[in-house]
Amino acid sequence: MRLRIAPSPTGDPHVGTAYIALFDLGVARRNGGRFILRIEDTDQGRYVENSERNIFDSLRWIGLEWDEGPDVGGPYGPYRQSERLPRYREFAETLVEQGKAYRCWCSPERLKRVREEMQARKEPPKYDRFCYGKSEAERRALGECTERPVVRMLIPDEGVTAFEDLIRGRIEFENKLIDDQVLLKGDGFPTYHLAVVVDDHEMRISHVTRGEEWISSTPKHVLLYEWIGWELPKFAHFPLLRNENRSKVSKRKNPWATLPWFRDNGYLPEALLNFLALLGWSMPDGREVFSFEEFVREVDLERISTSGPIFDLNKLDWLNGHYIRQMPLDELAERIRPFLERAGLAAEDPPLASALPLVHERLKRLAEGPELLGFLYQPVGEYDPKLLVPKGLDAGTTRALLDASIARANEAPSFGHAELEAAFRELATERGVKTGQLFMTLRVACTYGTVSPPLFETMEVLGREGVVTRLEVALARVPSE
RNA sequence: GCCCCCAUCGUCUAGCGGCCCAGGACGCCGCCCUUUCAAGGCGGAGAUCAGGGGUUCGAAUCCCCUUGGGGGCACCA
Repeated sequence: MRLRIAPSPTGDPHVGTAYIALFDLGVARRNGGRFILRIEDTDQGRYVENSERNIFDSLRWIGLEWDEGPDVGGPYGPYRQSERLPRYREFAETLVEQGKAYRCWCSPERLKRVREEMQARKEPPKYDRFCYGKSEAERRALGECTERPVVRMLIPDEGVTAFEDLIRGRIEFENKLIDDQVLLKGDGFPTYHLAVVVDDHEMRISHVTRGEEWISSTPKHVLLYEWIGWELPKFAHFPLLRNENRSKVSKRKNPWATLPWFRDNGYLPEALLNFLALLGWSMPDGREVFSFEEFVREVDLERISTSGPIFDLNKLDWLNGHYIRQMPLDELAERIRPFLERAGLAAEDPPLASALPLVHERLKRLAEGPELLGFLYQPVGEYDPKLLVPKGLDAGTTRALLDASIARANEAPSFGHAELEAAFRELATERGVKTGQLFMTLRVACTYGTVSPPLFETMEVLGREGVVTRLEVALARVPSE
């Protein structure tokens, strides 16, 4: 089996590319096949600088490594369509000679006009074959021409073209509804339809996987295979990933439509892959958390469902948190360090090894690191002083508590969390306040907020000096009534 | 407008004729644990299986229609 993913370098890599590539790789691995990356750069107008690089980086980041591709080579290269131009021209030429295709000199203006006329007549908008059967000279005499002709398929007027889709079963189209598709553009580049057929065949692709949006052009491809006498590959049209409003995901509307977004926001590749595998597919035994290796053992294109799933970031967050909780701390330290550094947090004092246990099970995304750990690295922080005064107590009492707390912190023989907790519980009892009241004051003073990791573990990490400094700042800040 | 695809809890899904007055997961709501927040444990609400016709002893599962949603109709992929 040979499966391929064939993105276009027209911008940031799309999440849908990873979605289909995941199944490509999975199916290839399960069957001892190969996974190929091909770059479809036949649209010179939409080419975006660096996007090929970004595609490589994103796919590698998420862990979908290809066996053959532009940068790693392989027996059926080149793997970039712009480097395969002669093949497409030759193929198109052969079709013209055989009468399966013909040249067309119509200007864009004329094509547009014809389409609009047909629309107005409630007919399917198709090319009217004005150029068919005419020599260049004959055609030019009629006007409305362009310099460089294109090559169009001569679609049969009768019959139906059908194909078997692995995911959806048989799909058929009436030939008379199919437009005479352009195969070769005026600039000599092939259209997608020509290039995909030639390349899939020459690269020995056994399973053509792609989004549902391609279903309606598949009959054109089938015709091409038949005309040239090539064996038909198997087709699998995946459901389209949707926005909350059920339209297909677009980079314009959703930041998460783009792969780098997940990396930048602290999602783990393994979690994203696991999540993607759950869209339109499920383990036979219903497991929802599984590794890529487990996925490979069970993946099957025929188990993919047909309706387009809405991308639920909520569930991704849960899965991501789950993977983070599962991760050894030293590994988490390495993975989260870049996020902290980018936020200007040194992550040296206290060392991550002692800080991370505080937030390990509270972290859903690595990018939350700076927000959750920031207070540890800033001796003085911003917060509303009113938060220091617990419910039911007044400012004077709070000041006294803080003052006594500073003394306790200074006197504590050791700074272990158990001893600290004992000491402060004792203080609360002595002063006749609820532990929760004292602890909240200390929490705000030490962590700059009412939500934090466990207080005494946090104090232990902060160390005596860190705690005393914070308590002194707090004491000075308590509102004057 | 024409063609194609699709339709089970808010969301992702299980189900491929009887085990289903529909199971799991996320989310949500309680309770427990608890110094806050999480995590974890337990429990709960939540789907007349889009609607209507068939087929069948029996349908979420098969067929048809309707409705709804999506996609495609470029010298873009």
